[in-house]
Amino acid sequence: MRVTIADVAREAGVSKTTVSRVLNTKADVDAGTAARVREVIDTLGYVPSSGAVGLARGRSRTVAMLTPPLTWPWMGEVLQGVVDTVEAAGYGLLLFTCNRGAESVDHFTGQVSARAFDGLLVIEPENTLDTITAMHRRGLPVVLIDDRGHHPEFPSVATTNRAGGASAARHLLTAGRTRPLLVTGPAAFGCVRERTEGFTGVLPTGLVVEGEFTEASGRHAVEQALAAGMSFDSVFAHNDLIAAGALRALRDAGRRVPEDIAVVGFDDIPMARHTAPPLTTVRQPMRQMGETAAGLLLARLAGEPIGDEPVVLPTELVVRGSAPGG
Amino acid sequence: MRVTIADVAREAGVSKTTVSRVLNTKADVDAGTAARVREVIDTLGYVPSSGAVGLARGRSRTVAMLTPPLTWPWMGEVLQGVVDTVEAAGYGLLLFTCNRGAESVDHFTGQVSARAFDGLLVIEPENTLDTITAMHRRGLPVVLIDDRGHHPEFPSVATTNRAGGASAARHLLTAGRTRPLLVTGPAAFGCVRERTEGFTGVLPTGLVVEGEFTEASGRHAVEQALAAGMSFDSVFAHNDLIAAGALRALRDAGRRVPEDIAVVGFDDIPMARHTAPPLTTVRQPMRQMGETAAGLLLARLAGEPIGDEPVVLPTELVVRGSAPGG
DNA sequence: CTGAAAGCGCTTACAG
DNA sequence: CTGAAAGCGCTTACAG
Repeated sequence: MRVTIADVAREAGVSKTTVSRVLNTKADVDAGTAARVREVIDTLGYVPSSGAVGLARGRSRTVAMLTPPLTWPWMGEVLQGVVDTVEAAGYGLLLFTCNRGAESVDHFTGQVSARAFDGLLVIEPENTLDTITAMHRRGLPVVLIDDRGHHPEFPSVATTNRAGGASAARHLLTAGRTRPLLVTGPAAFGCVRERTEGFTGVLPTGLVVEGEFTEASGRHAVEQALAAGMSFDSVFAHNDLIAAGALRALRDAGRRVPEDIAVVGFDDIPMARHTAPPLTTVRQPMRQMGETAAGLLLARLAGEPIGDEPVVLPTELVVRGSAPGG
Repeated sequence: MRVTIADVAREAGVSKTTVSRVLNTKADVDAGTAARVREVIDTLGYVPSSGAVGLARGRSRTVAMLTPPLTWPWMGEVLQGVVDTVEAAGYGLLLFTCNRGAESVDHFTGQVSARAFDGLLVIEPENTLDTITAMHRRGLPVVLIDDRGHHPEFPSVATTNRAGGASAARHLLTAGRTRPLLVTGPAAFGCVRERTEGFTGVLPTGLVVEGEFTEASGRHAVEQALAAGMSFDSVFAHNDLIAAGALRALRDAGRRVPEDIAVVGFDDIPMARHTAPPLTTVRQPMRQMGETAAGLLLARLAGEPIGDEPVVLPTELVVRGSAPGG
């Protein structure tokens, strides 16, 4: 039915070995022979079976990615960066989310053991970092994409959380704001500590509320702060969802943004340009993080030595209506 | 190095055939023998090589998905639905976007010919529908997820665009709106015609502007309509991005939403609950579309006969502040 | 420059 | 109930 290397060999009057040599452009093949083989390959429309090649070579030319829920607002950018890079290298990308508890973790580890892929890209594996580390120790190439401030023993890509926090503070300071309210993510995350330190290093404040990375959390935090009679002229939110919640709470309370209170977020998710007013935020280069991580993994698979030092990408302040320039 | 079926066979004192039988739970294996083999499998931590199994069986237990840019606002939901379903069936999911022009299309078709996967899920393959159709004719199982109103010759999953448009119209009518402005997507799309027909069947209007599925397009359309002095008391946008642009244009023009003008969108993307005011919209069950399409493909791969009739999932009106109940 | 043969790690008739 | 052997479609020493 389907055309195999044997068909090509027969048709071209050579051995399978020679066809294989042509396929993999090894030296030491007569130019005429090679041309003839290539012609047969074309007319027959022959494409080597990836399964058979993988078995014979012991590598699948496929990498896997393990992600948090794909509905997170910045996942699309990261994923696109990864897919583009992986595709361009001629690799396939296998996607796992482990979204369904223990059963799906088993499915995933099974695929690892089954050698279904050559390397692994991981994004914020909240509960599986130990498992991943163990896999890495057993020889699976792994690269982590992380905005949570983990510090694994394998290569990773991160952003300048501290500098990002500082840039938000400088921006507010320049605009004349001196009494900021901080609404952070969970204190357990390294990125939360870094963003806070970067910010307070420039613009110290006693008004710090620990929240979660959700819109509801941001709304709640600001409602509470207002109810408690706290006096603040700006909000620095640890991500854009928190900031969106803050915007909503302020609007509901009749505070004007940015006249009464300026708001700065973190991430620059697609929604940030559609809030009212559009959100000033510290941009994380999500697509570039995906590209960089995929590039590292592919380099590692190609045998190039890559260090274990995290690659740190710069954040960038994006100024919009919620906190205009000073 | 890695443990193979031969290691298990040797250790258990049986043939590879018997180990294979146990692995695939065929009948006709002595209970005691089976138990012993299973024990050896456990202690050795043996997992069959997916590549070798695939080669021997001629199927890879992997499906592929070909998607538009992953940054589209509803891709996360669809993808999550697909991944969950595919993982639960013990299949792997290979992701392709063909985002980089001809080269990436070649990469993709190469993987098809290489039999890297058993079946294909496609989402809105704007320029590749012919290619996909040809692949389907040559025997590749394909299922389409579509909100653009294509009508392929293979199974597909769609939503009730016409009923969705009608529900938007009924909602506005009940709220006392009689002069709606329609901002549609490109007229070439089947879904655009259906949404328009559904809407105007209930609430006829002469104010129809053809746009694109973007925020900028929605903003522009409403700005033009206002500048032209059109008089309307509501906007029905063909997707939520258009609606978000309309909200912005109305706000910038000093029109109050919903008091002066009510706005209804389509899709219910995550952003819809964060606009100001939050968007009333016709919800498409994106995750369920992903689950359904994946389920169809898996059923087909399992040998169950599935018809070529499109599976049509119901839309649902979600009422929020931009167009409250009447 | 080229080919016969073994091997990658499984499954599947076939025979007993 | 069980095993020897062939086969899936490639690659890779090895020999010439």
